[in-house]
Amino acid sequence: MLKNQIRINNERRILAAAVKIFAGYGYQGATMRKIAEEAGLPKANLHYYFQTKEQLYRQVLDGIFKDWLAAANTFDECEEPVEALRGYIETKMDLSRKRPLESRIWAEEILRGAPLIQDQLEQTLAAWLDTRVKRITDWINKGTIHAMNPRILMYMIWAVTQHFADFESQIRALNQQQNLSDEQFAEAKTQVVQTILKGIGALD
Amino acid sequence: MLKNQIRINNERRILAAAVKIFAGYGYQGATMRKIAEEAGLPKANLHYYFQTKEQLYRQVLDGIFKDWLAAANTFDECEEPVEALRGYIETKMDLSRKRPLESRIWAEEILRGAPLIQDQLEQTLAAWLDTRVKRITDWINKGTIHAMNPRILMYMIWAVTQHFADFESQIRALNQQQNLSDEQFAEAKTQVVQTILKGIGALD
DNA sequence: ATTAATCTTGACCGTTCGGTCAGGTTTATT
DNA sequence: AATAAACCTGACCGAACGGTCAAGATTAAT
Repeated sequence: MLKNQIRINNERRILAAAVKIFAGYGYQGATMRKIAEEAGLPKANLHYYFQTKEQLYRQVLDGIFKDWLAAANTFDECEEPVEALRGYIETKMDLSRKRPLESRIWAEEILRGAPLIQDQLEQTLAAWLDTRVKRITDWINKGTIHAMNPRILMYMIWAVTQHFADFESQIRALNQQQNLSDEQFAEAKTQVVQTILKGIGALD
Repeated sequence: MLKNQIRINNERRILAAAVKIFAGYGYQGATMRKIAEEAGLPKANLHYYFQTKEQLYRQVLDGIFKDWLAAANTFDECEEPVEALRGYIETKMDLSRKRPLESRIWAEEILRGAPLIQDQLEQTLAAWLDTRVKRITDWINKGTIHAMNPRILMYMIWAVTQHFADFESQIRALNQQQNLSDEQFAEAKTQVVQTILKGIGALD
């Protein structure tokens, strides 16, 4: 058995349970008892690995933030707006589809005024956004896409892609109480890409 | 003094306080004590007008839902897609700007799986959406806008317009810790309208 | 002026919350 | 085999929660 294997296993179990419970009940609604039950461990054991509920929540948020930023790879790797934006939008849509719980935890944190991640937003995310704004500005200057405010374009992309995770229950209620099928989701992905790319003048 | 004036006044005060506290802390994070303090009334008095926290919350949600649906007037009054959609998007954007608290309460309720408003979503909102889908379908059949799934178009509009209320704290962190100014918000409104209308082929 | 209805509120209740801790068990090191 | 380090957990704690209630104050109806 590897050194620290017990710790690594248990922290992973607890974090996975925490994601489920925080996503389902919100920070205040989630309780250490529910997380412990979900993880199949006594409550006191959670406090052995994570001193407080807030520390556990912070680690969950950190994990989400990293995935979030990593989704930008295709954006950076492609030269032209059509490929770069299509890749980025599709990646964000796929993330919404595959990991909606994380998206909802993020959304709730922002909704509450981002009390715990303001620093990361103001520093890491602001810097991340600045470099992408520059790339979009280059495209505008080259005339590849219409003149516009690049920040607002990014807000629109975030809003639409995350909506399919965050408002899943509303969409389900409007879809005969059924979650979007894979086909429906693929259709949504295509339409979102087409509408935005056409909307900014990147496509005819 | 009019009959019932005391009741009317106090219920209004309590509901206004409840909106602030529910928006700021979420359903679970909001406490009757905080709402009472915000309203400037003893906690026991709240329970005289609203038996339980859940009943108070339900009334808050009902008020939001009504405003929400009323925003569709311009959509219904205009014949052509450009006017109808521009009017609807602008109205929803204005609602986000003027009443962000209500938008956030709605968002949190959906985020948690809409436990209290599922019926309204499945019935009232679903019916509301159906009639608008028919109108959009007519436009598509006439060739006024491109072929597409009208529901996904509506989801995109909801996502983008509400994002400016729900993710206000994130946008502020990315805008030098300042909320969007009136000018910046007006720019956002214009760009959202242009991008979507162009994206669906309603504008050249 | 009297009665009835409505409104107000401090004190209190059972429950659940996040968190602690002592003492036992298991695992790693020598 | 012995010691140390890491891990485990039932029982417990003070604080805060939503909600109740009896008794008094105010307002409306007669």
